[in-house]
Amino acid sequence: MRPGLEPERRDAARNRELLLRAARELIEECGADGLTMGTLAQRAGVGKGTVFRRFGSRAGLMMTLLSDAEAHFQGRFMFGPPPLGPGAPPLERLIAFGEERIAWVLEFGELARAADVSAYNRFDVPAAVLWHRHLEMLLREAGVTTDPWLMATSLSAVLEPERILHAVRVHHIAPERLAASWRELVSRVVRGA
Amino acid sequence: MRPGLEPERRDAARNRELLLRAARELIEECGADGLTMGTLAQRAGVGKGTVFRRFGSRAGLMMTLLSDAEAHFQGRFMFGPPPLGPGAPPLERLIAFGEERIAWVLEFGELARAADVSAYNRFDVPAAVLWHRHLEMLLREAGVTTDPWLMATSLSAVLEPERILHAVRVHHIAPERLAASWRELVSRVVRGA
DNA sequence: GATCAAAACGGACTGCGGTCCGCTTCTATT
DNA sequence: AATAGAAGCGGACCGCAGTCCGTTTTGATC
Repeated sequence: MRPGLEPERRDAARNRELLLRAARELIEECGADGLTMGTLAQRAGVGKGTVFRRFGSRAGLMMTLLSDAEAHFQGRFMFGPPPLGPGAPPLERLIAFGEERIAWVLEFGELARAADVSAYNRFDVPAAVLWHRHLEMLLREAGVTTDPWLMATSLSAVLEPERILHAVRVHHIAPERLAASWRELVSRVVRGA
Repeated sequence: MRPGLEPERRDAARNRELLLRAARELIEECGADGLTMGTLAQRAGVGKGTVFRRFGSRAGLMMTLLSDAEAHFQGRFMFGPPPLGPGAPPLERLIAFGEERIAWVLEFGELARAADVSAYNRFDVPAAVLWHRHLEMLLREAGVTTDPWLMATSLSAVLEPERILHAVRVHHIAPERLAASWRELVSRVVRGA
């Protein structure tokens, strides 16, 4: 989490733990949208400035809270067992990627939404870039030769947390139906190649 | 714009014109993101409460500013000449819809982003619902029988202003390349039917 | 023209994310 | 143990969207 060689000062480390613990508690109680930076500071017993020094912004805090789940997911599709991980045919990996991503969004989506940096560069956070590259690679392997980069962009758009949560929570679409639609979409994209 | 039968009071009408004029000026000068409700009130010479009474929220104001362009676009794909309007084969209409929508986003996208109600129901504003229904209808006509509703959702996701603007402004993707990718995507989706 | 209720007005106020800067606490060095 | 300066701290402060409510304007009725 902190890649730097120089160690963290003891008070800083203690405050970070305090803040993360308090943040998880607050999210448990009020949901991610109900967490405010002021309340968090108060609950953790530190000043508001400390919260922002640690995490930069509200979105940064949410990204930190997500990073475990994110790293786990990344590990699975990059190094884990097929069909999500390497070893399966690309179309099957694409299908598995979407299915797993939908499940992931249903579990962590609220946090993921809160972690979206408002502004343009929400698509340039490392995790999003990695997902995009992964999709692009699978498309290439599956024989999609016409602009796989943009095609990966389109597929990423389909899997956005905001849309998925909206479909499930507002329109009561069953997750399995989302997965089926994803299978259909990605099959047609690849088969047309 | 105001569908009610009961007419608007004179002062209210005058202030609305004042506000719309001032808003357009400010957006000209500072961009949509640079417009603040306080500045707008000041520029128009009214109180801040009046601004919110008129438009409900910042997003509501932006939607009002967009409504002309939106109505024009809607008229074109519903009643205008083919291939965008009725008369052409569905695949051609789908292709034309995406192409025109990309062009529309490049012209009005900043406003459209500012008009997005933060929260879940951004997809349930009338214009978004109409676009979605239109896509779904074209998909059905083109022979897509497996869950056209969700397929239309996916295609809508691909055309979101935020992504398109990001691709063009940050990654310097040429609009024509976006259009080509859309053609490819939608052709494959339909041909797989 | 006087009257009056409803509609609209305006600006002080709240709560939020985020910044700033003088003060405190740590740790490396001697 | 003394010291120095870097790292961290805290909370007053800012600008913003949005709310509230006492005051003013409007236009239908008489």
